[in-house]
Amino acid sequence: MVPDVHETRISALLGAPLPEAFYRRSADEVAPDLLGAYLAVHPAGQAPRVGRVVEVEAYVGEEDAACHAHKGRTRRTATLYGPPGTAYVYLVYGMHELFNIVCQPEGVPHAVLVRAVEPVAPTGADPRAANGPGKLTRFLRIDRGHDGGSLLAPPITLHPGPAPRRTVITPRVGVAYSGRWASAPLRYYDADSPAVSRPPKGRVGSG
DNA sequence: ACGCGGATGCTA
DNA sequence: AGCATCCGCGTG
Repeated sequence: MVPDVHETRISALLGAPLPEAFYRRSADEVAPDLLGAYLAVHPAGQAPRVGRVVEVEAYVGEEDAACHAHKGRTRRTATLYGPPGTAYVYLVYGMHELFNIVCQPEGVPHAVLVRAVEPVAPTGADPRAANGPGKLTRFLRIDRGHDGGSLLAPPITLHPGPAPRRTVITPRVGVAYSGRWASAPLRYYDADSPAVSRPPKGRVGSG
């Protein structure tokens, strides 16, 4: 495939991938630092797909009742125990693939769920085409085939990008079952992004 | 083997 | 507010 003008712009936009040391920290430290970063996917033989991360959640290990590793290591959660900078991709509700980034040293199951990105490439996409954890994997063409893969080199990488002007912190979405962890402030998003998955106020009732 | 319910998204 | 759709995990 011949690199065109568009592809050249993309490579100019992306610096070196975030290194393993970046991910070798607690997920609640990594998560806010990921806001603004570029998430790039290079599907074989296709044009790269890139989004700017604007919403994330931290899942902080076996003690965290909302974390998949809460029940310990199983076949499904084995990926969470892998090295920092590993992709953890799984299916929810029988139809949506969710993309996570494994944090902490190998053996410590922390992860950051990416909940929304602003489309960067291909250009011309609906700005809200990736404003949700299930939607962003479809937009970027990420699926369970990527589970367990390294994020330190293609086909999936993260790169430094413009940090948000203001970061909002709230409880995580969809974890009401997790007791005191349901209210833990572990969701972070760019206050100025139109691509955040939910409005600041809930949609319960009309006022 | 079997049943339950979930880190969602679209439609009414 | 309801539903689609499937797999991991707990229980028998």
